[in-house]
Amino acid sequence: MKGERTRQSILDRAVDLASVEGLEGLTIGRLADDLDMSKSGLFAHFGSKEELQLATIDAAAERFVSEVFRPALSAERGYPRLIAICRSWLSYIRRNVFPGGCFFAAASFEFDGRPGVVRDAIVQSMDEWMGAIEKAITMARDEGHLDPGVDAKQLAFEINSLFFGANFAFQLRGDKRALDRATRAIEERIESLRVPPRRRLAAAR
Amino acid sequence: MKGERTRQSILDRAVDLASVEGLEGLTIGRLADDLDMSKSGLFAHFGSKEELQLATIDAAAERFVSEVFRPALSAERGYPRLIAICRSWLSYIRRNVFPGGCFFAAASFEFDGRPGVVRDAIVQSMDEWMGAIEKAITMARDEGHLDPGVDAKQLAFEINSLFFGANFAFQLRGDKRALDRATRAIEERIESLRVPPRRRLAAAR
DNA sequence: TGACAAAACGAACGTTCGTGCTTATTTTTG
DNA sequence: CAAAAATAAGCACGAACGTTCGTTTTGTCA
Repeated sequence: MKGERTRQSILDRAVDLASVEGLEGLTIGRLADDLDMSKSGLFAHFGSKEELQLATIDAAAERFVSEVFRPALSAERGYPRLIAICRSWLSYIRRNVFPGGCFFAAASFEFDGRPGVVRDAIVQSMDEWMGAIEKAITMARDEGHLDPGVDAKQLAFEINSLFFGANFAFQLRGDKRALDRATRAIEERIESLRVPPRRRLAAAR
Repeated sequence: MKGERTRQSILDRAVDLASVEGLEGLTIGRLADDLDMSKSGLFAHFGSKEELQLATIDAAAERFVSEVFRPALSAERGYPRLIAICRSWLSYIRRNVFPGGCFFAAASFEFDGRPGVVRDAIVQSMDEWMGAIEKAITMARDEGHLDPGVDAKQLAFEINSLFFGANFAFQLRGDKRALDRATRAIEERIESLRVPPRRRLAAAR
């Protein structure tokens, strides 16, 4: 019981640290110092640095889901939810949910060149996220909110790219307007594929 | 004389290594081993790890300019050059000019959370590159090839975002189609802002 | 060719890395 | 409240880190 609480507080800190220093720059000694505990005591919770990294990715994913994805799910399916997801993501950067910017963008660029289970875990997280965007797009299409010919993978790619671009400019350059630029680009792009609501009530199906 | 040649070969290797392992993961011992030389001999060329990192960034910038930017400058100014820059960038990813993908994307995401001269050097490189894209856009606008109301900063932001998105999908996921997706998104976007050539000869001014 | 400078080397510095093993201290439970 | 189990600490390890040193090899040019 106690162990679980400690483990969680370790991971909370590990996520913050890794978002700044990277998953490889995340160091057991540094983490232990930050938490006023011994290296060995902390180490025992994970058994290896790799396990710590994997657990850190999981913890980051949980934070991401509860801060970004789940809130957007309360918007009604279709176009509103798609827009809600995009706005939620940009607000996640503005709110500095991770002190070093988007954890998964950083992790993706850090591990995109080296094989191993850590990279695999990052790939899986990103796949799930991209899949969620795609699903929101196809739902919007199936609801009749978007052009039926819309290419979901393509649009998801474009939206995700603009997320990364926003994170880059905001985090590296401190450019707050980048978030507005991304918002504008995304919403104009989605608008260009939109089928406007016919009447107030008569939606498709 | 000899020293300069050695230094260059060190930096060539350092750039490749850093594009995979990151600028912080770039290690003097590893680099020396790779080049069959001693740590101390290599170290003497730079005096500190930070200087090595800065020199590595410079070397990467040189490679980038000669592989990506300079070739595109042979296209005539305006719309053709803008398109040439975009195609050149995507080809740079396809050709694996850096073995770990775009050096500057990786460096940007690695250092976007920590202050210091290394980060400053990365910011400057990215500023120059983004400035070059913007300049190509304003030239295309001034030549009458693009809508006179085009927002150059906005469009440069969007193009750069799609570059990053392409690098991400290609490098982390091995998705070759991502380059096609980026090409399509960029060219359709630019096309949407294009003023078609009136006649074969009668360009603006 | 001989003298001097430049370049590379090998060994060692103190630190920090990840990782074991053993002991002490909590926390949970009968 | 004592016994059992879980958790944290202490200590030590080998390896790698960036860095410094004195020495040796290599290159350049009068």
